[in-house]
Amino acid sequence: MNSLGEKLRNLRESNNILLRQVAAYLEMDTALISKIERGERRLAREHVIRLSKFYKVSDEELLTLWLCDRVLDTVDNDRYALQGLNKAVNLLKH
Amino acid sequence: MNSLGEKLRNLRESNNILLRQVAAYLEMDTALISKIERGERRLAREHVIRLSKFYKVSDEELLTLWLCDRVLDTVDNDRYALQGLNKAVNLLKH
DNA sequence: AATATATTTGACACTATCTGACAAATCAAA
DNA sequence: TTTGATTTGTCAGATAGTGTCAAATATATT
Repeated sequence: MNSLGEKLRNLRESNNILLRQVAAYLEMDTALISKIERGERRLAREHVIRLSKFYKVSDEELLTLWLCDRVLDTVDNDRYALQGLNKAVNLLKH
Repeated sequence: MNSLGEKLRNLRESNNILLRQVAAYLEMDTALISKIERGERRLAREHVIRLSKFYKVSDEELLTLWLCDRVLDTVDNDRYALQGLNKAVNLLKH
């Protein structure tokens, strides 16, 4: 699962921006940005926030996708993933 | 958040079992079991399954709590935790 | 109180995973 | 072919996870 990466790639391509330019903005390697957009690596929270400014979208939108990916990473394809998630949601609500 | 640890402590105490005995069953240090029940450490999935047999409860029950804890660990106290969780639930459902 | 047993705590080591850098390979256009 | 963009593989350092051990504390029993 790679919600954020896909979103970032869409944003970048629809704005005609190069990986190299994103990399320069975040001061990291181009290869890393490539991996992030393809879901091979995860971003740090701070970087997500910086990217939301770069692409002029809300940090809420990107951070939600970022969290979603991380949650799915930890729940993986566990047999009881949905039960665990639902319980977590309930605990968080109260 | 420590759903599984609390459950394990309840099971152990209501069955009058010592940490040492649980530790022997799992072949690990007593100190570790203590930490696990208090939420200071996490168990490996395999250990959760063994404990469900030890206490004669369903693995579904314990694994759900185990996943719940792990999910809450990764979502932590993030501002958008609930949004991220909900999106993950939706993706998982389809 | 004194002893014995149970539990907790903190320090440490080992391992695995994460994060990023770099170089080389592949892909796409001109 | 040449140039620029992207991807891939590998490696190193940092960080987090997992367990051990010894000492401290708490709880029981006599």
